[in-house]
Formats: sequence, C-alpha cells, structure tokens
Amino acid sequence: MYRSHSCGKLRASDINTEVTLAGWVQKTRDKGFMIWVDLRDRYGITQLIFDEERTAASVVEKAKTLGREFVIQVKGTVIERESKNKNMPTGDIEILVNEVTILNEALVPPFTIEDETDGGEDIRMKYRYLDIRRNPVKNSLIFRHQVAMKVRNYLSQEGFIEVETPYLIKSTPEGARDFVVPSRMNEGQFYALPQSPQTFKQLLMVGGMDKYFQIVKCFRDEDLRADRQPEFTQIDCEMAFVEQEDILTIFEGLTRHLLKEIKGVAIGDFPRMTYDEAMRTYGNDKPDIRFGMKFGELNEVARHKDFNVFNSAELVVGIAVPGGAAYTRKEIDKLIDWVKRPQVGALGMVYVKCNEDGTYKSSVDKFYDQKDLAQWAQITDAKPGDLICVLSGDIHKVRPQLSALRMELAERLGLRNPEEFAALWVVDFPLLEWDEETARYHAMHHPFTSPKPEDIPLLDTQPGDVRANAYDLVLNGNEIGGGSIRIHDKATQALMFDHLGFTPEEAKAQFGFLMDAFQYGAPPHGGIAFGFDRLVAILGGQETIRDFIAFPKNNSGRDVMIDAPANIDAGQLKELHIKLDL
RNA sequence: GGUCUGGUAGUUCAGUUGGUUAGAAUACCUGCCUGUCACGCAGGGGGUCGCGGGUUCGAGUCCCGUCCAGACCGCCA
Repeated sequence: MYRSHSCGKLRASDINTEVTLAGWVQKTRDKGFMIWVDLRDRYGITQLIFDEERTAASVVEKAKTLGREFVIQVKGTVIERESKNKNMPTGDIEILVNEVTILNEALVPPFTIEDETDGGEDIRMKYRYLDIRRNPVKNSLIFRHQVAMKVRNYLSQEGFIEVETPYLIKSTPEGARDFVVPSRMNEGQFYALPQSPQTFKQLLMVGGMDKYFQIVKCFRDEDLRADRQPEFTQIDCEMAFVEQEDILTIFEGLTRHLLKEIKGVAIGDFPRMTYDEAMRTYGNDKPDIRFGMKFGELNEVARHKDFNVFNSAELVVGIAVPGGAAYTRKEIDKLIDWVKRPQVGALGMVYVKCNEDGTYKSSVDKFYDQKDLAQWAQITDAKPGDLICVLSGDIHKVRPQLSALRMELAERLGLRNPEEFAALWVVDFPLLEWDEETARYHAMHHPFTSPKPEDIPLLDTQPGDVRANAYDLVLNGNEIGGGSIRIHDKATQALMFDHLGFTPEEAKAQFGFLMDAFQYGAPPHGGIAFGFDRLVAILGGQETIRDFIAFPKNNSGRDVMIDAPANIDAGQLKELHIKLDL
C-alpha cells in the first residue's frame, strides 16, 4: 500500500493516527533544528515535519536531500501543529515522519509549480505534465470532467443514447479543410478525419435511434485562435420526429441545467432573435446581450446634409458609449486609430459627445446642428454623458466593424462580467451565403440543412434571401451551439446539391449513401452540436480554451511537447505509396 | 495568406540617445538559523542578448532577412 490517506485528507480529528502518505515535494523549509516539507498530491498539501529531537538522525539527513518535485513516500504520526495555519485545510496538523522513501528524484522544474507560476505559455506547454500539477490547470480539467458528467447524465435521462461514430471517414470538399489519413491497404486513397459526425448521426436517425448524442472529437484543418483548436470536442446531438421548437426546448433545458448545477445561476427562457435582427441591432450573429449599446441606424437622419462620407455610404450606424463624453481628445483619437487598424478596417469614425448640459459636440459640427445631433442621440439611445461613435460604409463591412468596437468598449468598461450569463437563440439563418472566392453560393450551415418551406420558391430567384431552419445558441457573445432541421427526402436534398453547384454525379459520388438512405424511410429529424471546449471555458469564466484541454496545440497547430506534426521516414512513405513534392 | 506584439540568466522581466565588466527578482548551490508555512540572514554559481547578415571606431540597442511564440483579420459548411 503506497498511501493510507491523500494529502488533502487529514484533520485535527486524525491526531495520533499512524499514516502513510505519498506525493510530490512542493517545498522544503530547512530551519536547521527542524525541516518542514510540503507534500502535495491532487487532493491537497500536508505538512511533514522532521525534528532533530524527535526524528532519527538518518531520516533527518535524508530529508535534507529532498528537492522540489521529488516523489516520496513517508510513514509517520499525525500530530497537532504548534503554530497552526488557518489558510490551509490541513493547517491544524502535521506528520511527524519516522520513515521516508524516495520513490523518484526529480530535476529542478523549469518553472515553479504554483498557482501563480513564473512560467510563460511556451514553457508551460513544453512541460505540460508539470503544468497539470498546478491547481489552475488541474482544476480546469476536473471542471471539464464535471461538466461532461452533467451533460451525459442529463441527456441520458432525457432518453438520448450515446453512440460512437467512425473517425476514419471520407473527405468532402464542402466546408472546412479535412485532415487526411493515407490508407496503406488501399493504394493512393485517403480517409479524412470527421469535421463533425454529421452524416452518421443522420443515418442513425434513419436507423431508428431516435435520440442520439455523443461527446466526440472533431477535426478541422484551419487556423487556430484562443478559442479554436484543430481537434476539438463537440456535444453532438440528433433527434427524430422533431420540429425546431422541440430541439430548442430540450437544449435550452440542458444549458439551463448546466448553468444551475455548475454555476448556481438560474436564468429564464432564452430570448429568440432572428439573424436579421441580430445583424441589425448588434452587427453580429452572436450578440452579447449582457449590456446595451445597441446599434442605431442613422441613414434617415444623417444623409440630408452636405457630408459626403455619409451620403455615399450604404449604412450610417452608431452606438452610445456610456460615460464616453468624458474621454479626452487624445483618448478618442486612440479609439479612432483602433477602428482604423487593419483587423477592424474602418476608414474613420465620427463621434458626438453628449454633454451633461444637454448640448452636443461632434466631429462633424460643420455639417450637423444641435437638432440633428439630438436625433442621433435619440436613435442610439445616448444619455447625457455618453459618446456616440458612428461608422459608415457598406453594410457588410460596417456592421462587423461597429460590432468589434462595441465588444472592445464593453470589455474596457467592464461590461463583460464572466460571472454574469445571458443566453439567446439566434434563428432564421440564411440558407446560403455568397462566396466571392469561388463565385457561388455556399451552405451557411451545411448542405443538409432544410430551407424554410415558404422560402423554397426563392431558391431560383433570390437564393441569398432563403431562410433555413437553422439556429445558434449564443452565450455571452459566444456561439456555443448550432444546429438545424435537416432535409430528410431525396428530392429536396438533390435540389440543395443542385443549388450548391454539384452535378448529380458529384452529389451521388459524395453523398449517394445519404440520399440512398433517405429512400428507405428517413424520419423527419434535426439536431444540434455544442462546442464543448468553449462551453466549459465560458462556464469556467475564461476566454481561452487551452487550459481546459489537457494537451492543446499551439498557435501554429503544433504540439510542442511531443513535437508534432513531424516527418515520417522513407519506409513509411513508400508503404503508403506517397512521394513528397516539397 | 496578412496585421500587430514579443524573443536578454533555469524562469519572469528591466536595460535611456548606439558607449565601462549586461542588471533585478525569483529559482538553484553552500553555510547559519529552536515553529516555518511567499520563512529569514550571509555568501556563491549562472548569459551564443533567438539565428544569419549589414551599418558603425563601437550593436542587446539601428537596418535587412529568417526562425519561434502570442493576439487578431482572412479562413473556420
């Protein structure tokens, strides 16, 4: 037996108990006459004491050799501390050690294994196994486990069955880039890793599974972000014999359950907002509705004067920044520089200070009088003391720009409190999205999403206006889930492929299995997928998902610990019939 | 593919206008210390200033290239 108790277990009630503990040396404090050692494991820290009067000399000598992160086992007696430490759960006791075994020595770690480490991101990732010993990372992984358990229990109780789907599947040109895997037995052919189990879960519906879920790894060969990894985990769900409202109800329930159980936060019914309304009011299809600063469209009231910038713009739109009238000229100039950065891309910004005395001072006083500006203030809901920031330009550019400004200012103003939660459904997404690069329409969600029946006639005339039975769940400005009611008949699916530019032959080659299945009694069905890593991070109050993933990839998609990806040797390449052309 | 920021001791960082032997904190090593718990005190070791080139009497500092890391834009059905 390596240990009788964990390092977080012992209390005053255990005094005089003989115990065996094992763990890592967090720190030693050698006072000469006494040595204290903090012994750490997953459960906590217990102080060991070696005392020249009470401990055998040989044991004291051995204690002097202990270094940080040595793995040791000790036998001893629980005793009451002479000076207690109120700051730790085990602070009333210590272990008077009479036997110590060094199970493994350790090099001096490259960074300190403490809550506030001195290690930077880089070094922590290279030695991730040491990073995981730190409470913040350890607790994040435990937190993730707890969320996963709640999800499994909830869905299982709702009648969902977890079914595993294959990882070695077929590449399709739609959507994100695939990771591909060469097949040795099938010369010159490749599997692809799934971007999502989409078609398989639909086939499970055809198979009569009725309610399916899976907490599953998905893979996308696209660039990374703080909240995006090339391999990530989804809570993937599908249901048969449901309409959109059924799905929203169940997964609103799941989200509410998690917020209640994990965060102790009770929130009411989730508002529903159409895609159009979200874009008009927040410039964004995943609005953070924890704060106002809603868009006010100023076309009507700002295009009757000689200000050409506005007159020639497709959209003039502003937001009111609470308290912004107090900004100095310098601060406002910095704000203008911020929106002009290439990442945002605005050409300029017009501002209006709403003074406390009810007057207005703007950067376009030459063109607009107090009455005009008062109208702007009314439309943007600006109060005395606020600053109205106005951007103009093409709708598809200016909305994201003002949205970026809105989020940035909210962040600076502390309006994005990670302990406050606001969720909503964004519904009625467009079915198709114009892609400049390939000069054709793409499925905005995916090609299996059903159009709203009443919009189907528009497919030929105004494809961009066709709405889909598609929905996103948005939490605090993050898209945490998205789904749709699927097409379940061959004719509609063929129509969709046709409009996406597939020839019937291409459609058959790539998705023939699905259309075949639709001919054998496919039930109406639909589903949703949650980004699990992101959901866990948001519930944990973090922006970055990396600390909730045990072994994440870096910005370039590399695992710096195992140094992957890497070259493979010539023999492997030959066996796979692959020649590199570098 | 692009924009920005950074790379100096094991680690986190400072390093002014280009100018003496490149510093601090922490970690590490040695010694001391009768209740420590961010222990304390004294001493010590530790540097290819990411890499390559250039400008200069002289480069951590300026210029060019390159590699690495991070944030973002594009991308992510």
